Amino acid sequence: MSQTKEPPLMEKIVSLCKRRGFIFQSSEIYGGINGFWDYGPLGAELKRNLRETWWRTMTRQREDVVGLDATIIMHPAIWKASGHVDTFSDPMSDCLVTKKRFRSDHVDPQSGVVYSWTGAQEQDEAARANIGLAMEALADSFSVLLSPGKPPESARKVAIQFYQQRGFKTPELLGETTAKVENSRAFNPENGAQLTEPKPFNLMFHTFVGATANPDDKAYLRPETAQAIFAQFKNVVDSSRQKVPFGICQIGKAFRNEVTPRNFTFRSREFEQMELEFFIKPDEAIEAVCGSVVPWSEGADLSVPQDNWGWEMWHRYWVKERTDYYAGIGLGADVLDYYWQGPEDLAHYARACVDILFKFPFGTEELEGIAARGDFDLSAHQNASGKPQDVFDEEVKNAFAKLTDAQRAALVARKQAENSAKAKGALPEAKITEWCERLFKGFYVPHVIEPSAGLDRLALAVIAAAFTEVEKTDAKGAKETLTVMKFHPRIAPVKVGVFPLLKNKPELVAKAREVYELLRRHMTAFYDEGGSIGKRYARQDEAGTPFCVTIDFDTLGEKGPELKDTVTLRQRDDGSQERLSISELLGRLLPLVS
RNA sequence: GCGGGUGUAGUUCAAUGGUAGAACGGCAGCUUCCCAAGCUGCAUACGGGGGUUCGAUUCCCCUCACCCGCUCCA
Repeated sequence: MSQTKEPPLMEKIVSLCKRRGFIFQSSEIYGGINGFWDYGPLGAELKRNLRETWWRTMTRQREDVVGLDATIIMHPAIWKASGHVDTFSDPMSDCLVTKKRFRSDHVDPQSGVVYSWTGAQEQDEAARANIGLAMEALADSFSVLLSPGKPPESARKVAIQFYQQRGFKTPELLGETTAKVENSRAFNPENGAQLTEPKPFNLMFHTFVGATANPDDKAYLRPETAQAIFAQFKNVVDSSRQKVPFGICQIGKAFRNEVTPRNFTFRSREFEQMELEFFIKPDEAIEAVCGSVVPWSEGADLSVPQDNWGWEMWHRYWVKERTDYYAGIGLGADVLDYYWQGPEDLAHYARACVDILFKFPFGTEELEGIAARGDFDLSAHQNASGKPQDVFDEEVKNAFAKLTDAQRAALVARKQAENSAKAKGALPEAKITEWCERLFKGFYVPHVIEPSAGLDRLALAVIAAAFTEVEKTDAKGAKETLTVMKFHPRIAPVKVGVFPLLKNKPELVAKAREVYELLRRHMTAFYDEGGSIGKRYARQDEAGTPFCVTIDFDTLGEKGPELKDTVTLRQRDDGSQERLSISELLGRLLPLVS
């Protein structure tokens, strides 16, 4: 019926976000800045609600998780210990012919004969006359690695391609020389073309601490919040009266100098993370205390943590907990998906990792990663700082004391066998023995389960999930499309709209203001008297306000005393209305919105 | 970082080498008005910089941002 093409869903969402004040481009009046986004009035409320539901679920409602709020800039040694300084600055090279980009250190080393040219000259008379001698001056040297068994002509073909891209019509190659190379990473394995010199790509933002910007004072903006939790682990243990198993959670900004920020706010350079590090005993300790570690199996009861849970049950438990959380804010199984990383995806220190994915309009993408990271992080900081990061666990000590020497020796032997079977990251035998001896005395570095979520991604996900279009036919018979943001009432930026039916009747306005004042002490409320009542409902639908309250002449008692001080409560999702008294309003709405 | 595309009111779109027009939205007003009703009025735009030109939103160059594809995403 409409001839104009429907804009893609993502475009509609982006423009609604701007129009209604959910999300703006950062620094827009100066042309914007790539990878940075701001939250407008509705977006700020939405994001705050999401942050608060997470904080409440993850720590306030739990005995076994405490919070932390650490600085963005930390000692640079933290990022050396965590591996970020090394892994976050990948050297990259581009193919000079296809422009394809490679991680310089990941290019397969190649051997063979390298053909090099000092330049080229134009053979085509017309082109030569056109461009003149300048072209020869521009000609760069170029090399191609010839794969064994291929004719030299194929290398020359690639070189001709290279010079043609630089403006030659019919280049004649000049100054050909050949040389042998072994295990070189300087050439594109696909066509042999020379790659650019490796350029470092630093994914971490850096700054200088102190006014002089001395290179020695270099510091980083944190690329994740997790490391602060590890770095403060001991302080939290010593101050919070928590015992393993327990968790530390944190919400805060993180920064990554992404190569390509994309998909609206999905991949931003400044973003907010919500992370939990949940510390558990090593399985060997559980085994000693409980006799065995309960294995995970399909359908296992994950509702209440048990003493005999090892890392696998705890990992599954947190996947379930996080799934329940998402369901509680309106993201159910229909919009979520899971990706269980296989052994080939896992980092060498990780035992398991699940991505919880959301079906975004631009693809099914990660909302949260839940990783079982062993004791990698705390051990790394223990090694780098020289400060012990282990805990003493009397129960574990007593449990091992009850075992026989043979039983303890069997554990040592088993750990040695496991270690030597490792493809990479195997430790010296003495380290394993030492670890076992410490464990027998009740000391261990806790293992960790890490549910790590992106708050901005979550905000985008709930916006995308809430976005609904409703076809309506107006009084004139014209079809129109209205947008309704169906946020779960718990996260909706505004909980209730309050309207007088007419704004030119002081009694209606006064009553409406009174109801508004009553409600807004308990929840975000919005008073609106502009335009018709239908327009005001529609405006709130676009903002995702789940409830609207309208004060009419019946409220004033015009139709009789039985309707006096009653109002209409209108539901966003089905437009249904009911009449209830003002005194019932709070009791009715509060449980739904908090 | 590479390649392609796009930048005009808040949004979605038009037109034009002679200084921009609409729809919706917004604001103000009228209206016993419950689902973007109606009527009246008002405000708001050529992403930024440079060049060509008597004159540039329009042509050219640079830049910035956004979208798509590569690349990247410890």
